[in-house]
Amino acid sequence: MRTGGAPGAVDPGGASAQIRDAAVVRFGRDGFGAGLRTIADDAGVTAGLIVHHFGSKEGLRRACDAHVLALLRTAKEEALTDTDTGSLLARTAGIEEFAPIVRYLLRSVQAGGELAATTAEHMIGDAAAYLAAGEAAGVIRSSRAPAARTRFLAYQGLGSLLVWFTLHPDNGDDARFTASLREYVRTITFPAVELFCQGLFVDRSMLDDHPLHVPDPPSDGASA
Amino acid sequence: MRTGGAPGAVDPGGASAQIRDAAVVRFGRDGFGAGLRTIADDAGVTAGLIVHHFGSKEGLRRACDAHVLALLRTAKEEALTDTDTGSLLARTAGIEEFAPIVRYLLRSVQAGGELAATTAEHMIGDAAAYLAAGEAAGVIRSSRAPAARTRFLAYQGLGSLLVWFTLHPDNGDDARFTASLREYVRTITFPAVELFCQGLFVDRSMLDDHPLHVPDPPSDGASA
DNA sequence: GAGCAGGCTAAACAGGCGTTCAATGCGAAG
DNA sequence: CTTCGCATTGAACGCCTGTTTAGCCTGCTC
Repeated sequence: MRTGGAPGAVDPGGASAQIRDAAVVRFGRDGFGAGLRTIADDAGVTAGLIVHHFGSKEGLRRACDAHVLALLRTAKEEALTDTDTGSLLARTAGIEEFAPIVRYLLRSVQAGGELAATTAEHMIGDAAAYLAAGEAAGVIRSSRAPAARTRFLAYQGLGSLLVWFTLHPDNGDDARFTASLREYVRTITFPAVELFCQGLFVDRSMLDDHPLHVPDPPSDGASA
Repeated sequence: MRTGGAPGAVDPGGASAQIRDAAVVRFGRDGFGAGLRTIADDAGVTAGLIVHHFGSKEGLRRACDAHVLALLRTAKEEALTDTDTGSLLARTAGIEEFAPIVRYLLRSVQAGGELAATTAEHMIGDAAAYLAAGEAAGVIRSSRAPAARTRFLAYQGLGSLLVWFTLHPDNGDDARFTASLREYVRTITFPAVELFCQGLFVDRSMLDDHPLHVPDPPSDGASA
């Protein structure tokens, strides 16, 4: 086997990164209940080595979270002026290489925890930026509660995607996942556009009569 | 104890129903990874008895699914003319007694599986009825793809609720859960009303220019 | 060449899991 | 009273989990 030096083989980051990548893929595919030995087999190593490198399974997951978050931050600048949250993720996963990351993120949101909250805050922040930009450009209506609207849209988009993948467990390879993701986008695009263009209710009385006791809280979405 | 003639019959007060109820509560609270011994302790029995009555853990879960589904069907007639999916669930959980059922349903959707698909189909069916009724009453706009819109709205409402509870794990008693549910409804009500009344985009060009190659598929939402 | 450090492995360990089994207790029937 | 049937128990089993431990084996350093 190759050792820790710097051999000429394709070894980006060494076995540690290899384990981490395998863990991201396996966690994304099977959820965080996946066993260390399974991940070890995927990475071509043993379970003991994982603990040797990451201290524990939780340490491995922290490393995966940090790695995915770093990738997310790196790929953030590729984000375009898109209004829909699901489409944003879909675009990110358009690059087939990023499918495991999106899969891992969905698993993370599904399982809750710190990365889930961070991811949600990320998406809410992005959505806020997009909405503000669209509002400034005159293509998006103003809101009487912008922050609440932003959080609402982000929750809806992320949750809808999550339900889709929970109900369509095409737990195959990444190509299947990407195809399902595209199918999802194709399915929701028209209803989303229709809803965003013409709303759902015929008249505005329900909105105009609303007391709006929602104080449009600050962007902290964690505490109840 | 009573020795029932029919072993599988619903026997209010019997140990079988007691185990099932405890399992619904525990599964809803901790997820389906909860151990048999934990459920047994909750029900005041032993793990062996659970297997004796339900055959296996999967059998117990099937019994829970069937029970929850029966309760859902029973409580369906209480549904009112509400447009929002989340509010529907919230109204159902308004009765404190129904909080464990809603919790179990959310866990079920989170975990996927048959009950999740059935629940989703239920909600889609209900949403379709509400939308059609509202459309007939002239308060809801017509859609160029009604079935797609229905499924879209159901996915959004259900997913948003799911993300809320994943990110706000107030895993305390049922009172906490109910309070969090009310908080959720309070939070999303205004943005939902605003979106449903005035949409999101300023002009309709994005909708009018849409080719609409979505063939508005039949109400089967399970297969990809 | 000798010695050391560390990546890496295989085996063992402790604990939890679902499940099985023999035995107990109690109520009903003969 | 005896006997049977069934709900119920507590202990045991086998499996899988994350983790620990001891040792090998390789490459670097002197």
